[in-house]
Amino acid sequence: MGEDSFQTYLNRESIQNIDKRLQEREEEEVVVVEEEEDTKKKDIFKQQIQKKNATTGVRKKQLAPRSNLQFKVGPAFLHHKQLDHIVTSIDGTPLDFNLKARIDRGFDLIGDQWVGYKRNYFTLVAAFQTTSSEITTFLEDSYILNLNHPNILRSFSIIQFGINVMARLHQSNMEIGLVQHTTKRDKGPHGKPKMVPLVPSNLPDHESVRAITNMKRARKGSSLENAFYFHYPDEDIRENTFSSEKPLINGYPSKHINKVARFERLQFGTSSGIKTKNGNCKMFQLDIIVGVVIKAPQEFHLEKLPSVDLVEISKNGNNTYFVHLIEKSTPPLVIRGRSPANYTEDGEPIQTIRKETTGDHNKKPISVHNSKPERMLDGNSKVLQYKSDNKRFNTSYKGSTKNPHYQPETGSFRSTVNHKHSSLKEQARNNSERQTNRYPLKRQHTGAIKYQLGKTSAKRQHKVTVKCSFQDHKPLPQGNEDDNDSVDDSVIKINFLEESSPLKYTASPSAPRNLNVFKSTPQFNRTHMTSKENNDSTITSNFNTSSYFPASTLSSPLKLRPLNKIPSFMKKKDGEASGTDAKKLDRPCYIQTLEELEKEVLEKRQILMRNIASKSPLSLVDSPDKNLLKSVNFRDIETKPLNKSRPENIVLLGSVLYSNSQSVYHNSRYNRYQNYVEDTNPKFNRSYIRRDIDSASSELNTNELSATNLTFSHLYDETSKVLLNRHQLGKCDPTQFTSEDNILNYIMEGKEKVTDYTYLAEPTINETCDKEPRTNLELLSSASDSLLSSLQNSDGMTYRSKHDEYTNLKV
DNA sequence: CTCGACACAAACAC
DNA sequence: AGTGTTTGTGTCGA
Repeated sequence: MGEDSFQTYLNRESIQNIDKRLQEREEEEVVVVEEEEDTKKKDIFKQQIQKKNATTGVRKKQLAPRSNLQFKVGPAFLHHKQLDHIVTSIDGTPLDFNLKARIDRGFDLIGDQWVGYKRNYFTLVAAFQTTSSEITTFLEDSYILNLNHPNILRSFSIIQFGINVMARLHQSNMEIGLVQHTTKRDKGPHGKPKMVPLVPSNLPDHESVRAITNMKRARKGSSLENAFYFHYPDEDIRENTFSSEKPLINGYPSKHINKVARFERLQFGTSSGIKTKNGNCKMFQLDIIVGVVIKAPQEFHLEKLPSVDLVEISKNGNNTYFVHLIEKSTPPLVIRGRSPANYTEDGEPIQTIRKETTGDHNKKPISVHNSKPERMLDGNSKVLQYKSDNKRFNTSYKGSTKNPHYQPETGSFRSTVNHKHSSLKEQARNNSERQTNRYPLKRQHTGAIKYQLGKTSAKRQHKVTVKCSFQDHKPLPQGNEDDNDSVDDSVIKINFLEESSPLKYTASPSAPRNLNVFKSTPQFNRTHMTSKENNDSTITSNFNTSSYFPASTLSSPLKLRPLNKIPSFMKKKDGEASGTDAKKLDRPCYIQTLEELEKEVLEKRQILMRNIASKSPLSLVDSPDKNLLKSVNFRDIETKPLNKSRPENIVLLGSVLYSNSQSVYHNSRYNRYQNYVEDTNPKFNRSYIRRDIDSASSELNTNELSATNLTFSHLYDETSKVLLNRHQLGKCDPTQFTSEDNILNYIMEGKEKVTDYTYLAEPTINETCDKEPRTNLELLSSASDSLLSSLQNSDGMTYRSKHDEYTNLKV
């Protein structure tokens, strides 16, 4: 196979054609995505590709960050190195391996060089195939690695097969650091890409990779999902079918196994600017490695062998190693550094011209400033030596000084715009290209506040959010200035607002009548009621001066205040006599409740942390937010009665952990929660909960363990219980409610809609606010608690510090 | 100069 | 349809 691809490579007249050929070749063995929608998308993408190919040589000047055209096939992995170790199944049959890899984002062919940008992500996918094609069969077998080295001729039983990626200086053994980010980039952890445990599979094609990367959540059972993940046919298959005498399966993640190693959001580490003596940038190369994980006694010192990586040192003497079977490398890569010169046509740094168009969207010109052409490195367009370590494969690039497809007259941006010699056809094409280059000015945001508050879901340090709102339908006792406010029905009075994720009250008709329903606030509205997070005084004054919001814009984008900074008017204090808003609020009992609630939540969380960390057999894993000290955070939202007096309802947003090796989607308990919530109130819950699930899903694309929020609407209350008791609805005997868990199970499995309940007696507001909100909170906390533990995975990453690498936590 | 950090804004998915 | 998310890259200052 390696030879084959190498042959293919040698026959190329110009490496310009490589990616085209690669695609052609791949199409035969492509994992076909059959689903209609996917095919449709694929077609669209192919059209885009065609458009791109039509202008070969005139690469995109600047693509929008999220443009699909950022996905492009990079250099092929042609340099093939087969190591001498032999893998056999338990009966001695040797296995053949084949490694396929492709770069799907981040590299451009410019002239005859593959060029990437240090600041940009690149994506690398790889899969391996063996003689045993059926995955289930493959997993049922056991395998032996026969280490073939003069000093160590030994056999080891194989724990995992997997693929890893490495970067080094071209034609040298000097390793270059690779960094892998999460979708949260700066806010998340980052570190060296980790080896991905894999089962043999074909490599999905370029479009499939693009599709699954962009997808928020792969539909379960979709062909796309199946192309990338192997799910056990049966949930219990591990216990029933694969027992302990099948060692291979036990080395793999228990929920599902990757078929494809997807290394996304990779970047070259710090040393990419290394220059040779002549001032040229050094070239890099990417190596993709298929290998096996074994354990071997420390004294063997396997790490001293070439192509053996020490994965983990163990105290009991058996170290874990990753032994390479096949390595494949790219041709030399140029990584352009961060210097502005690398982003210009002529290599000159762009002049620092201040944007004077701030706030004026129409003025945004298509200019050199906006569209950065790619620099042609004519000086470097010489024949490049591509020497292989393996003598069989010695060769050199026949890169032409001038790429046949490269059109000098359009090679520079200026001449592209002012091209004088182009045919009409070209002109049309260039026009359309310019169209696509232009940024549509649909939704432009300016201003730091919006950025600050509206752009990220990464959790900040304050995790307890308490929110309380109610409508005061009695005439306000005092305060003349209130008369100006002309409170109508659509006005909600806020007496306490805290922020984590801005929420907006919504009067959705389908909302259960006894729930306060909040939706996320439109970004547009946030500015008016927010201020920068660090500016406490501003917040307070804003808050104090705007106690009324029209229902349409009600939101809470204010940052959490420490307890001692609760606005004075919120505090329980008799005889408060100031002329401020404090007077308007005559329900100090709410405040009391909230303070207690907040304290309790804090304590609860601390206990939870300690419990998980000490008791749990599972390891506590840090949040993707590097600012966070702990992996778990809770936001608790307590809503108070609105128009009608009604029982408390508490919404608890708890974080759950997820990873790509133990997805929350395959946790039955999680699914029940999801059903329950969705059944309850499609409108609200779907929009809110979906969002959290989506973000979970997108992070599942990376190899890290991370955290996200689940939302639980608490629909249980004492009144409902009484009601059920009296009417004998036949669904559940209330006496079953012997434990909190029972209640929760009842709610989840019964799937009653909250609208099914009517209250026998409406509690008064006063009763409500003092009536056991803590019980409810406890209930939910413990539910969330157990859900959390059940979702926690034993084997994940932890993030220690910026410079530490990820570490595998042991079970 | 480089690098980390912050910031903006465009396209994408749902 | 409108919003949250993701990512290329502009910018600042140590």
